[in-house]
Amino acid sequence: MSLPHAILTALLEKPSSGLELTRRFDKSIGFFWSATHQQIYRELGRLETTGLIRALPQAGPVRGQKKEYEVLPAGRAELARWTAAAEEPRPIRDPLLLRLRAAAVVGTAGLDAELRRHLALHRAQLAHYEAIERRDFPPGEEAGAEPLQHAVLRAGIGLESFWVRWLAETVDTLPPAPAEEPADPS
Amino acid sequence: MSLPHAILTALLEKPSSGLELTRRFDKSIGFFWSATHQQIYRELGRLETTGLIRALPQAGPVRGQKKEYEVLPAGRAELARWTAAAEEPRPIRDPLLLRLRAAAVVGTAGLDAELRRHLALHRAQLAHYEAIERRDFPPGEEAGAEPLQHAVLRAGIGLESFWVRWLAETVDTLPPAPAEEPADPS
DNA sequence: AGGTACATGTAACATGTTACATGATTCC
DNA sequence: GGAATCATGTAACATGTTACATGTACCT
Repeated sequence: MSLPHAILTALLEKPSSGLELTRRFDKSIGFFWSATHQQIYRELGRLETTGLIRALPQAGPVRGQKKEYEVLPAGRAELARWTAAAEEPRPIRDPLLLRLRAAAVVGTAGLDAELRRHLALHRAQLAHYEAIERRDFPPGEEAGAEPLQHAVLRAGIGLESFWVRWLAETVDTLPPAPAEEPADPS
Repeated sequence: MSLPHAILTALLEKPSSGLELTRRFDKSIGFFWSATHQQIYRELGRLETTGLIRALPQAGPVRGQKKEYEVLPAGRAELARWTAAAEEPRPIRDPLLLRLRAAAVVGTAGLDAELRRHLALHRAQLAHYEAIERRDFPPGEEAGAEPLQHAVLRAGIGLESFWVRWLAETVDTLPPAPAEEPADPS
């Protein structure tokens, strides 16, 4: 149950329409909780039905017209409850690690290129986060503005740094031209 | 589409019944791709229907009896295809980071305890992985057995280390007795 | 005969993904 | 008036979660 809370947070930061939310989920918030516009519209409908948000009144036609939402007191209370609630950490869930394990059984053909591709992508994402940090949290004026936002950004930087380090290491470790297929039917 | 491939990998490592797979998904494989027994039985049915695995023949009653599966050549081929295929890295998706961001808006009450709780859990998981590493990959006899399995384990260790580091740092950074509620209705 | 562990499954629902449909506004 | 963009939405499906149902084997 994280999407509704992600939307509540975004709407508290700034009342928005569905499409505006979608755009914001393509950056900042979306860096650690992505969502498509269909998910967002569906969830906005639910949040409105349950009385956590409301659509700002608008004149004229509805279909095809921008519809802005704002958070109601009940929505803010629910978000505060969820923020403090106990919730288990997400276990790791990564297809790439699964594929490494599969490669140990069916052979590593093609794996090398894929690891290098991921390495490049993570390097780019890391550079992106570091640019944001330089822009929004320049060194020197610490302890100031937004320690929580900075902590979140540092998490992104730390995670991408980990992947870059691990992928570089693993690419090196990988047997260079390995057994094509340990299978031998018949 | 990772669960079927996780199951194919597990079955190639060792033909198993649904319940045995469920147990294995509670450790090793489950460390980076968890699944409940319902998911596993449903997926085993699909994999059998599509001809990627088959149930080993058994005499007598079926309901309530163990049913072992093995991977067919088509299943092995599909797994090899998937291992080498291009697939985008999963974006980060973490409710805890979301909650930090929410706390920036509705206040940090209760957050401190939750961060400390997560820190303890990640420390325990890290210790667990390190114990496995000491047992299965003792230093000295490197370059040997299973470089891919070791790489996967190192990923687990690296990720847990990151969380431990980040959580410890963030707990320290957190404003000690912060603004309870930045809200003020009416 | 009753309880427990083993073993497979069904049903209902929540969440996430993909493809498509429809109307409004703006610019040429 | 046609194309592009903004904006909201439906439908169908895939995946993941939760609760429950049913039968077997073994131990006491």
